[in-house]
Amino acid sequence: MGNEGERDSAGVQSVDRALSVLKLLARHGELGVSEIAAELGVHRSTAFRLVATLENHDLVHQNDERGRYRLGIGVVRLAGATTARLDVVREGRPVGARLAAEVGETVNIAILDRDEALYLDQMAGTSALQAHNWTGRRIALHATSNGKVLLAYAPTGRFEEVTAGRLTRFTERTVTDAARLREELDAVLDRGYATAVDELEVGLTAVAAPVFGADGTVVASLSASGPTFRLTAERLSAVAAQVVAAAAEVSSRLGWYGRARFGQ
Amino acid sequence: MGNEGERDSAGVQSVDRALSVLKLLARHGELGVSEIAAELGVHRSTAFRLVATLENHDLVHQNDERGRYRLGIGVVRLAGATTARLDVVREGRPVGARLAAEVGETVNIAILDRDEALYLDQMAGTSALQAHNWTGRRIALHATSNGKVLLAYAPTGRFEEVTAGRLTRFTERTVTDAARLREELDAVLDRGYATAVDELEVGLTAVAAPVFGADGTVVASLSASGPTFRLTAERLSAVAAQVVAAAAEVSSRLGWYGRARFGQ
DNA sequence: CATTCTGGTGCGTGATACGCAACTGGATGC
DNA sequence: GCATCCAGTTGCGTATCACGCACCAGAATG
Repeated sequence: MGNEGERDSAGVQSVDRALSVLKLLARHGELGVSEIAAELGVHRSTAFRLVATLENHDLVHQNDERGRYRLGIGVVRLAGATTARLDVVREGRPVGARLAAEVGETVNIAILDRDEALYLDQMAGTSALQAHNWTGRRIALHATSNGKVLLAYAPTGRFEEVTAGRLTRFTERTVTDAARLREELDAVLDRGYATAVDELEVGLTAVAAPVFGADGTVVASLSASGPTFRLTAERLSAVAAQVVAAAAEVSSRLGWYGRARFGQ
Repeated sequence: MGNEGERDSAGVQSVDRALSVLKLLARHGELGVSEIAAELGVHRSTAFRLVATLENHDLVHQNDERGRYRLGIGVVRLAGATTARLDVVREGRPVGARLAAEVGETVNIAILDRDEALYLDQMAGTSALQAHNWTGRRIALHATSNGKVLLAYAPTGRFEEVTAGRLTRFTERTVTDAARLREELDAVLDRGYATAVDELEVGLTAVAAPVFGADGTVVASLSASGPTFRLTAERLSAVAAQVVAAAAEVSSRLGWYGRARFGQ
């Protein structure tokens, strides 16, 4: 069900299988040895040994003795080391935190990950009405402000890939028409920021702006998001300016000196 | 620095090596194939194939073509799936977010991970003066409020293990004496919460309370932290009560019905 | 209480992951 | 500007090692 065709993976067979186990657990949440074996198409004993090795490194964890397996905290440890080293997060965090305090809304940093937006870091605003923590989540590109920014500045061809399939409708206001989306993205390139009002969830509004790396390409997107009743149409443009400014500061910290250059 | 001797790891050799590569990268940040090979004690070609397989799954990433390797965003993806499934985080997040809004300080959820505290999730408060994001970080048990809670309620023997080595001094106020620490932990068990003032960083104060699982054991610790000038001595007890209440609510969501039972 | 799941474990064998050696291409030396 | 060195990368043959088999132990189902 719903698996992406990744038949290319070669490399070391057993390692490849072990990593597939991690992906399976990420997708299904909890699996038994037999289920894993079935999914991989190997013998149960093979699956067991793979899982046991993963468990030695705390990457998977067995609920109760002789129970099913799920991802372990070793994964969180690794991720902490990963994001700590990622330049975008390291430089973006203080700026994002300040922005969150200024506008009082939740700030997120997301990057382009294949055909989705991957949320790397989040700084909460002052509101009690707080959206969930999106860190580590992946969300479709056409329904969020971050996604629109990332897609607008993405390498040519990516847009066609994304719009090749059907665009999932999340709410009534989700943009599901490719032509309509293309127009929006052109507007994003023009203004330098993107918005999304009630497009992913009803009552959720967001503004996002691109973060440029030293080489001038867009490496991430910075957004502020909050409830629609607070991020009203008139306030949105003011917040957008702040988001753009914050994103520009992160960009300059990453060694970007130029001005936004379109169509490059 | 500070590596633990893990010679027990058996299982599937190549998988074991591949996972060791991930740990090495987490520790060193960036490594070349030859360095990895030297650390593992294998041939360069072997290390290369392991890394290549990891790269196929986005768990490592090569900077520029023919460059060094670092951890990849696949790790972040996995971690997102991991924490999303962890009961403590799932149940703790809404409660923690509300607490963060109420007290206006940063809220963290941490668990006991070997001999350190592992920070799983963070909900930022209203202040612009915001501590770093600690998610995924591991910190010594004796210098933070979360660590004290986790150590106080830890299985017997853990205290001796931790105090067997020397307790690292972070600031002037860090508790580095084992007897002094034992007293504090007893007080923690007595009051039901722990504090740490200027013990990890000067100017950083925190309060933490235990989260109980359905079986009555402590599964996590919930803390509120902020600048010492704002979390003054008189305010601290009030905040402590709120933290304790929040932690208790998370506990009940996890299926814990009893009252705190000491020395169980 | 038989049956049938489950996770877990020795063991022999053949697939496979390993080390070797050679290739490539950038950096350094002189 | 050529030689040298060291980096990451690749084909190949072989010995290792990871695999599947058979089997064990406990839980759940009937």
